[in-house]
Amino acid sequence: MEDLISVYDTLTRTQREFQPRDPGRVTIYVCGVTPYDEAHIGHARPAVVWDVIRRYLEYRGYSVHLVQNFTDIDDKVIARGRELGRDPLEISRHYSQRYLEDMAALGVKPAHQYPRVSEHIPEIVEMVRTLVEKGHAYEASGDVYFRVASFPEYGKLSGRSVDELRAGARVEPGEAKESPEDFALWKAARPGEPSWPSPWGPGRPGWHIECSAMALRYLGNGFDMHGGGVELIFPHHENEIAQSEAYTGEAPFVRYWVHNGLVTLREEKMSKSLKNFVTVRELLDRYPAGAIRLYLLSAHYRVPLEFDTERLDEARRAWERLGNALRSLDEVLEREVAAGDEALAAAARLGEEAGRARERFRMAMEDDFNTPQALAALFDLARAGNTAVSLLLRGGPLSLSGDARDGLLRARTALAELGGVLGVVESPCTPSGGAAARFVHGSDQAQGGEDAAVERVGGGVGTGGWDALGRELLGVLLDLRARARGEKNWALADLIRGRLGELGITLEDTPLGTRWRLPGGEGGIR
RNA sequence: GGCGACGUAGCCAAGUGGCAAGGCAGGGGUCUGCAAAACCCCGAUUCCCCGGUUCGAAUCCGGGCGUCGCCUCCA
Repeated sequence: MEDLISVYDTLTRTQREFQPRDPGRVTIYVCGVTPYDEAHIGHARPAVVWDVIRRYLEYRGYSVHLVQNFTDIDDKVIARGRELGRDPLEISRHYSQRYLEDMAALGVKPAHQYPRVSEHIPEIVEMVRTLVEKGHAYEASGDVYFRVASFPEYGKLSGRSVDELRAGARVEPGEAKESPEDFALWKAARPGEPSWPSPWGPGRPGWHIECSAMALRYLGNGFDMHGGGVELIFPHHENEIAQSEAYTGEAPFVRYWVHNGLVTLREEKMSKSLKNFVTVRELLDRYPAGAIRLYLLSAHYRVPLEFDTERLDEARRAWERLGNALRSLDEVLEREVAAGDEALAAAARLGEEAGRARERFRMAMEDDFNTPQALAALFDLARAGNTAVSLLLRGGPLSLSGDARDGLLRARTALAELGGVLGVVESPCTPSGGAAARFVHGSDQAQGGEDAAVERVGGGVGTGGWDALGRELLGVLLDLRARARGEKNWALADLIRGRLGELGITLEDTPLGTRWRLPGGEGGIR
């Protein structure tokens, strides 16, 4: 890996060359969710962004260790539990499970660990105790506060001065802080709230300490990247730095701070409190996962992203375009097409196009994970592939030459592989010979699938009722329609196409046969 | 009020000193029984406005206008 990846680091406010703590290995901690309600697209953005960063690093040969926490005990969870008359931990367990399901449906590869606050109380207590011993924290009537004045570098991440903060800080009634800017590391238990024993009496962790404790526990001091939304820069991440560096006595706690922009709705931040959120489930109901991902990746991760169903619709069309291109390449590769010289030349040239796309993709991703540019490289490759395919299907005296086959294969592999890094292109020929592939090939042909490395991402959307029987029945209808077309019974052929269309199944007649496609992207040709 | 980000074609969005990527939408053409998909052609003499630096700026500097985020729980 001669070429270095560069990453924008919030702390230094510059884009820096990425050098991991340990060569070849990347450690990442991403602030996860507080599971007290359904996940919305505001949660989906960082999940997908980090999934892509992780996949890209893996694609580049790094071994990645990704940790994402669940803040399973805090004010919001407790409030929700009280509202519903249920155990807060039960609430958070439920919603964290839903979150994991939603993210899996979006094609997000699971993190290596999902630590929960409630399962790391001893680490947190130990850390707080040490901070008290070192004079960085103090106890006040069962609460423990971080003494901001003891950490001169406080404010370095968010660019604030303690004086500034003091002006705006609020002091809750009943708090016994030395200084308004001090923040809670440990909160004394209040009646009816979950609590754990500690040297300061029963209580629970403050909001910021858990991430420090768990990140240090799983990744060690000075790990590589810490992620989260920009709204966490202050106070959450600022406080994390203070606690962690005061605790270890060493800087930096984190090598690169990476923050994603927020999803806005009608120019307003989407959030639970504003009640203007759209859940991931609602979205997955209407759009294929790949389309949602493409939408989320259509803007650079640091800029605000406006939620808009029109843009989701656009993303779906764009996503279909990539899938169609891959499918077309596979279709001509799977058959001996007759082709003329011009077409063969175009196909052979695809080898270079694929190489160019790989290079552009790489340069884009190296430049602070510039996914819009990476996508542009994919679209250009798709166009080149489509051009070659359309020329090939025009027919001619020759069959596919070796060069042409090679070019097609390279293009198809690059498209699947790079699209796989972003999770926006699925390979219809899965290595295991998925249902779609089996249907395409029938029982008498071998699987294609040269490029077995690409994982299947997402899918399944809108295909809930799609089973073996459905597939067989579709086959029957397609055969019937083919016969009708052979007899020039256009009325019947169009009826079948129309009715299937109402079910979301698209039919397209091509020189190679009738191509069918489900809303979720699965498809084939018969 | 303080801190920060942004303002590029109808819409979305890259591009941070040298002739403005890509997607969607739209128009014309090819292919098709029709359709769809796909391909080919067409779109910003110009990048919010005004100054300045430079041989040269969307890109740098200054000012203005506008939008958003953080400063309080929030992905």
